[in-house]
Amino acid sequence: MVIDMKLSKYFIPTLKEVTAEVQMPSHKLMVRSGMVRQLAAGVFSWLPVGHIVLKKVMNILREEIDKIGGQEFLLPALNPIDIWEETNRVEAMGDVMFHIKNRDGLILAPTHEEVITYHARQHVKSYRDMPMVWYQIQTKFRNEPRPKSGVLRGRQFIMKDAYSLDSTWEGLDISYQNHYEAYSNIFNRCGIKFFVVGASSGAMGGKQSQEFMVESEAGEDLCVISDSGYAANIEVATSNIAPVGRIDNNPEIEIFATPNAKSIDDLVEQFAIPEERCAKSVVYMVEDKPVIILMRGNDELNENKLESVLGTNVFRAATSDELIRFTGADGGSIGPVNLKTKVRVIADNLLKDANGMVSGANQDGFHYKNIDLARDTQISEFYDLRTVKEGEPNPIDGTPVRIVKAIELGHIFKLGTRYSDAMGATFLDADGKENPIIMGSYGIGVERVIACFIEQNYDDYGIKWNKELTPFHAHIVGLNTKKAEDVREVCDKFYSDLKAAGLDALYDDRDDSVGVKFNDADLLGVPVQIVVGSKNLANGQVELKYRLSGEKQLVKIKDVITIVKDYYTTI
RNA sequence: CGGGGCGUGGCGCAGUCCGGUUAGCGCGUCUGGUUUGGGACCAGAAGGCCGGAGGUUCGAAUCCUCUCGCCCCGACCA
Repeated sequence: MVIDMKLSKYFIPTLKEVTAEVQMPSHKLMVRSGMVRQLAAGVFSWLPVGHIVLKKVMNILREEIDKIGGQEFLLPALNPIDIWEETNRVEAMGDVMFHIKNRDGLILAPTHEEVITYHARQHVKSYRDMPMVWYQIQTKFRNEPRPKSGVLRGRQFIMKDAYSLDSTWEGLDISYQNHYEAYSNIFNRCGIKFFVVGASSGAMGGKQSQEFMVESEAGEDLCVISDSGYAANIEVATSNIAPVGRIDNNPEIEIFATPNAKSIDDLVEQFAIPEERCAKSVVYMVEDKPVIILMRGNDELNENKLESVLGTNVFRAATSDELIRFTGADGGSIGPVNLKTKVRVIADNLLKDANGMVSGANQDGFHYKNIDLARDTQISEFYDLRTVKEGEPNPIDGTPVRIVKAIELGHIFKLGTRYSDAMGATFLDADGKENPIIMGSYGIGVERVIACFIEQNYDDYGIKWNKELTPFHAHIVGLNTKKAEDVREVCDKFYSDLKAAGLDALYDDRDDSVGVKFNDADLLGVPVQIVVGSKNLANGQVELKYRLSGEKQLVKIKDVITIVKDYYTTI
């Protein structure tokens, strides 16, 4: 049965107002236009119009991933926990993973590397079987501590997740590059303004990763970007700010009393020490062992960078007790010289070879000055550990960086052999040698695509769909359909002619006042509205209203279908 | 998990501080009529264990305790 897209019957529950709790414009519009309804925190139902848009996005995803050789799967959300134990990710995922209570050994999958690797291990046994791109569009479950911003962060969401299997690292580079291009095509087709940043691989593991981002105040990531094209997630971003360096005639190290100086700002203020000549000590407990991290002045330690330096995410800031026990002083007076116990000290790159530094003396209320890190300490580990700040010179050409909030739409990873090693997914190469499969993983949040599009395409009246995502090509607005038989006749004709022309039409045949109909049409945001009223009909005309430009145009009845059809070839 | 806020007909809200007729208002819904180029109008009607449990009281939407749910900020985030 063909569904009748007549508003008198079709379920599009539009709303004039939504609860004040809904804050993001896209969220508000998705609810008002009858696309979605919330069922629980972070759980949404997709209503018919929303579902149409969802399917449009999924079709674009399919087309573009198919183009790079993707083969579509449908993997189960219910997973045996065993395969997750194999990769150690039950622990890594922690609370984020949903566990089934009344059936031991089952979990709800938050992603599908394990299942893919499981099947690859079963059947991909020869270098001849690769490369391979396996993907699916499927529901993920993640027990987010705090769902927010409508469909942007849910506990259940749809993801297009793809996985590449390669026999060589060069092959992985190609698979990765293919996905990079496919992703760019996808977001361009969707009409979303995005940018790509270098990103941290986090608990996914792997060599390289990039994120496809949309700039937005609602974003949860910070990105460092410059006009010259530098773009990185702040988790991994660097700048080419000059190192502290050395001063001439640096005298001997000397202790001095700083009874009221607890912070770098205090030192700067009370003793007129330049901020960059201060070395701040941050103490972390890393798997129960203390590590002192020396940072320049007020530079902020970047925990993502720290994680990759340490090779573990099991660390936390030390408590006051621990500080005193290991260093001899409480916070505010800790430094690399004269430590009470032997503690591993690592330092930010900016401090390499620096002298003339001021730092805590590991004695409450005292600091050292004239510290020469090379002369007075044994620090041998220097890493990039700092968080980039707004305005610092970018690494490409030194122009200042901006820091923007962004929503992560997609993420591409070179996984390498993290999963194939853990799960024993191996193949025989041309020499008959056994090797782990080289993998990549690539994800797009489907709901986020829609929310981000709306976030970039709306006005005071509603959504402004584009050609690719619009749920309908034409919205027929029949005025006074109850009484005006001529209007009804013309609308019916348009409705069937549009269908015959391969265009999807929505027909507002409700017995409502014109204001209601116009407002709903603008809210729904179909690019072309065909307004049919007795007045214009008397001259053999109807009005076309273009939602994107706001233009209105009187046209002859017989030209309507052609004009609408042509319109979609021009936008 | 820490901080803040909210929960009252289908939807959006008031009432809660300071307990006291029959719990209001707007929208929507139903019936009848008028109206039809920008959220119409008239008349009538239906629809509420005031999130839940316990307590205080002669009496609780209102006060107390517990609990569940939802939103926001923070923490976290593959």
